[in-house]
Amino acid sequence: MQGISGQTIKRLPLYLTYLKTRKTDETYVSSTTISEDLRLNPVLVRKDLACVMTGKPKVGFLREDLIAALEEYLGYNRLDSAIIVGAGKLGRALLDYPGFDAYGIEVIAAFDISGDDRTSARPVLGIDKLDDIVKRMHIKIAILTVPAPNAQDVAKSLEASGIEAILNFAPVHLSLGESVIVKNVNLATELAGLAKSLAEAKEKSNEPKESRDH
Amino acid sequence: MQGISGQTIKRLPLYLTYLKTRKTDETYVSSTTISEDLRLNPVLVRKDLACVMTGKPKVGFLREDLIAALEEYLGYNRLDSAIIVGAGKLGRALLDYPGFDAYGIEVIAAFDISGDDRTSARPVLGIDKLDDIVKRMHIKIAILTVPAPNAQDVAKSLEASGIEAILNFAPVHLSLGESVIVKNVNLATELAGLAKSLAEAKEKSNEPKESRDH
DNA sequence: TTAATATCGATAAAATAATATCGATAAAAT
DNA sequence: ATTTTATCGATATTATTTTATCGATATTAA
Repeated sequence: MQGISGQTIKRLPLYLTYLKTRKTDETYVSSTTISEDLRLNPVLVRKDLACVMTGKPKVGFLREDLIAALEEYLGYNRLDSAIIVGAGKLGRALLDYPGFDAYGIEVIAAFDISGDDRTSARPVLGIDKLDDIVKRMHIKIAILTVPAPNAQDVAKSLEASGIEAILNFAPVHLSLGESVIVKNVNLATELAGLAKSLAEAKEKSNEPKESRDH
Repeated sequence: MQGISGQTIKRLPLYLTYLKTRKTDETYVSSTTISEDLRLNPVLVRKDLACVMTGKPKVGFLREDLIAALEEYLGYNRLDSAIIVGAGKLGRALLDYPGFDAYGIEVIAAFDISGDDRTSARPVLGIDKLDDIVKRMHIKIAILTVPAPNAQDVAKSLEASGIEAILNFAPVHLSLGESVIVKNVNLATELAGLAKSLAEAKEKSNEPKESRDH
């Protein structure tokens, strides 16, 4: 009903990081500027931003307001708690990853079969404490960084404990109930996809006879 | 010209991991089975798979061949070398990440201003050695895990050294030449997006009066 | 050998997303 | 004050993606 396309939602964080990292004193940004820097269609940018706030003709969008509106819309102001399950190298890296805080996600702790370890800023706890903590603190979001062979079983137990959304780093397909939202992040395929794009780009430049790109 | 949609390409790794992790002795898989397990439209699955190989009516797709074809298509058999730039927690985690090997990406080494460190299986080298190694080994792919404030400058120097594709973990927009392929991975926004999806799903279930979903 | 069934593949239709165009508005310049 | 210019917003067009439908094919069983 609110009719915001998934594609648009995917681009909104892009605008946000762009606006945030762009060091400038200008109070206004125009959609055309953004589109040029991000190499997107200007109308597309305008249409996306129109979902979030309205700009002023001739001047553009008030930069600070736009950032605030994007953060508001994306729900970054809401403070969510999350846990990490699996304290291997990746899990521990994410446990100390500073970026989550900035987007309003508070990572409480990591859990691992190896048991307690409080040498880091945030604790690593034994997996046996997970169920209790998740229920007591009403945590709904989990980051899953266990080895692939264990992922399905662990995910099932997370579901049983009341977790409703899982960011899954294990390269397996999780079979869970319909109500659980699963978002897969496969670092290997991201990289492999990049390698493929590169290979394709090279092919194209090597065989320009085939290209009739008009 | 080869007209494979971007959406399809995004789904192919999904099929691959599904086929790989699905423990079964069956030699054949049907597109309908896949679509049910992955909760996709069966025709969509069939159409996607048709880009890669052809199945047999009545029996389905030969499982091993399908895996091989997907890997072949996605270029996982080609062995690419990559480097990691920025050996913080995330960079080191990725350096030892076992998943890349499986997809035909060989991570040679990580580079960091902190200098050499060979305590891990793969070396962390001083950033001063980067240019030489990239040029000597003709490395084209870099994984960028430096802090956000340094990302743009480092990326520029990578471009100068001959890197042609960057998997960027820094939450900033990189401004580089057109020929450099940049793929952004923002772990924080992935998680934030998940949190938002969860919030939306709850809203929907709380206010069913608004829903006229048919 | 023939009929029934499950599955593929191709074509068509519907839904969704991206782009182009045009008029309106407000700031700046003459 | 009027013209010019840059930008937004809305509508319309085009392209892409997803879904539905139909016929063909091979396997199984009678």
